[in-house]
Amino acid sequence: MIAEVIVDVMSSTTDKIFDYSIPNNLVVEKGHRVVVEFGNRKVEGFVINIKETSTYDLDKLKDIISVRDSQPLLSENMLRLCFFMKKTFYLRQIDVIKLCLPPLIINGKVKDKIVEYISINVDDIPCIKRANKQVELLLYLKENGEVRKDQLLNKFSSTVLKTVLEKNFVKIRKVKENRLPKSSFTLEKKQITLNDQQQKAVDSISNSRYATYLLHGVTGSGKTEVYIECIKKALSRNKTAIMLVPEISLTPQMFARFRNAFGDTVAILHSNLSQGEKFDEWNRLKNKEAKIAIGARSCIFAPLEDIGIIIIDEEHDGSYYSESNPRFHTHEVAKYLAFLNDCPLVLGSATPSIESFYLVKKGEYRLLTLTDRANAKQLPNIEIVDMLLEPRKGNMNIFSYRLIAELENCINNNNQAMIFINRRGFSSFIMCTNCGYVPKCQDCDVSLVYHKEDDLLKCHYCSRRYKKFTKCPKCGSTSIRYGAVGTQRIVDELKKLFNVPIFRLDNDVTRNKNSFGEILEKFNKTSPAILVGTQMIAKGHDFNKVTLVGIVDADVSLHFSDYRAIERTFQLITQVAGRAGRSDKEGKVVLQTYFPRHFAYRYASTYDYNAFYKREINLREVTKFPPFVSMLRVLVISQDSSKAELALKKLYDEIVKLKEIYTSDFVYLYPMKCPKKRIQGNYRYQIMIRINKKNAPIIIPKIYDICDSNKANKVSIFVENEPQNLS
DNA sequence: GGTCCGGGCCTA
DNA sequence: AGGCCCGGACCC
Repeated sequence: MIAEVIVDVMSSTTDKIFDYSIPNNLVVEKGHRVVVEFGNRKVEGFVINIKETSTYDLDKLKDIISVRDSQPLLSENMLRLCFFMKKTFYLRQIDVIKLCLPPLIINGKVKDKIVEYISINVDDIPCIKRANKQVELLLYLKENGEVRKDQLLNKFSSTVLKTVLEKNFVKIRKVKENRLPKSSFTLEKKQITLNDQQQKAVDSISNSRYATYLLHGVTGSGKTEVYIECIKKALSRNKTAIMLVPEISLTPQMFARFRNAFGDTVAILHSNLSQGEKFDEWNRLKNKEAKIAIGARSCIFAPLEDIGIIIIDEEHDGSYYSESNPRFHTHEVAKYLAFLNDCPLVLGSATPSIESFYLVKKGEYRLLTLTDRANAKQLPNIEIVDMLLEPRKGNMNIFSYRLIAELENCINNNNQAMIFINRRGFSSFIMCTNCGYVPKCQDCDVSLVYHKEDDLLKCHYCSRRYKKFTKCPKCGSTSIRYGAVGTQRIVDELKKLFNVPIFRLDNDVTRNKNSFGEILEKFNKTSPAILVGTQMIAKGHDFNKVTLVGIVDADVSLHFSDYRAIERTFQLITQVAGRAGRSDKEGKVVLQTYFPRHFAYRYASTYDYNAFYKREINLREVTKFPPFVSMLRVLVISQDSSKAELALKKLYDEIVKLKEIYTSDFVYLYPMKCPKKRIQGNYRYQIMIRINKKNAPIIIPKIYDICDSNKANKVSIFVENEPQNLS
């Protein structure tokens, strides 16, 4: 028999199937990891198929040397999924396979966690002269029975233990244990009764076969209860479940909630786990000890069979696009996995992505709506403050008079406030602070980005250049502002104004593993207090004493050079606003902007998703952006700039030929340097492409083929589908 | 990605 | 002739 093997060599030129013959003494199955001779060295590989014969010269076939694991690591469905991803996203097979396995398996340094238990080995405590400690230890063991070694060592020194061991007074029992991630939170179990809308959602989802549901529920409407109930139903049918959440919202509370509902049946996979913990959780899923996998993006590759439901929470979140190495879009992977398992896929959000809602309108997704907040509270009132008017009132501060007044009010009532600062894209846009003018690209209608190196304004979608200005072309003012204000500055300003504890939460202070939770916990216990933070305070947290949310500079994401900028802003504001008034206290939001009449703010402040969607989808259609076109970015990267340029030119020439055949389908095609021209010594070039949706399924594979036939040495070619961030 | 191979060029 | 560096082909 012949095995088709994908070798573990990270190179695009080896990304193909190699046939090896299976010697009689080996049992090799699909999905097994094997060792093979490749050239004149040994490498690991993965068997993706078994067949009778090969088209390769049979005399030259080599034998598989050995099989690495007792069980195949990849199931039939996993292999299908890997193949689907290779085809859909133009990825290397080996990269996709590695996504499906915990890093410890790949690095081969798997060590089981061995726990040692100590117990007494004699019937009577011997009398040991001048060795009271030893007697104490034995007495302790006699009283407590078997004790974990690490716990015993908390009470007695290691030398004492060593001696009694040597004297054979005690014995050791070694046990393999799973590294179970601990939940630091304990929640009381409360009986949840679903309201009619929730129940209706649960009923439609759990009676469903393969279909995609969009669960659109306002913040606080109890989407999580719906998820939990659906998973319970799946388990009762003896099925398993996957739930994805954005990395940032996989909080201890969230985890505790699922542990409460499902106990050890839940396995958790996220970046804060140690490699050992990840490995053990993966194994618990693989050997069916755990049946529910919860985690960030790559948790979609959890080793589960008979999946009964797949959930993507906060489906609009950008983290579901992988922006590096194997670049893929989780929604598409999840959809295919749901198809393979003939189970429902649930996309949940308070602010669904424009793409997803468009698919609802087109009839591809089924819409389920939750309009009622679980605590029956009104959504907090959002007040828009026009920052252009503040200087005219004599206020040159970064806080408006309204916000300061509300902060005072909040503090005086012994409540908590959150100040949200939107810091995405630091090198960002430029703006006139007098009239609010922000320069945009004439062709693309996205904000221009200021590039310091060549002192120019550039469009990141078409690379058109514009001259910088020192005088506003609209009103003539010279007060031009670059970029945004940072969290640190906000904290400093607040300290001048208020004498209350102020906490800061952003990327800088959460570098180390636990500080995130620690800061949140401290904040939670303090009132009055102010929490200043970036995106990471926007999601999921339940702070019941927060009554005021201030959004200092909402416009930053509005003018980010990205066709999704407006959508992101709307989503962010809705999310942040949802943090206020979570319990019995009324919430309030103050939103500071230089564009008070922008529709993103207008519709966010009235919580009118549908109206927002109408405006935004219209804009996308007119400007020819997704979901009306498919957007591709072909990335060409090399240490050698001339090699990269040559490869880029060859690719571009061939794509131009393709364009000549499908002229009317190409909306845009242009080669250029990447906005970040060089990263870690690698020169970066790109071809930006936009193709009409209708023929995209025909044209995109042809572009992949062009990339395949133009592989060059020491040049990497990547393709991004609907790129999220153009750097 | 690693390895081998061959061509080009330097050196004494 | 011998040594060494580099780019390209190939790996089943």
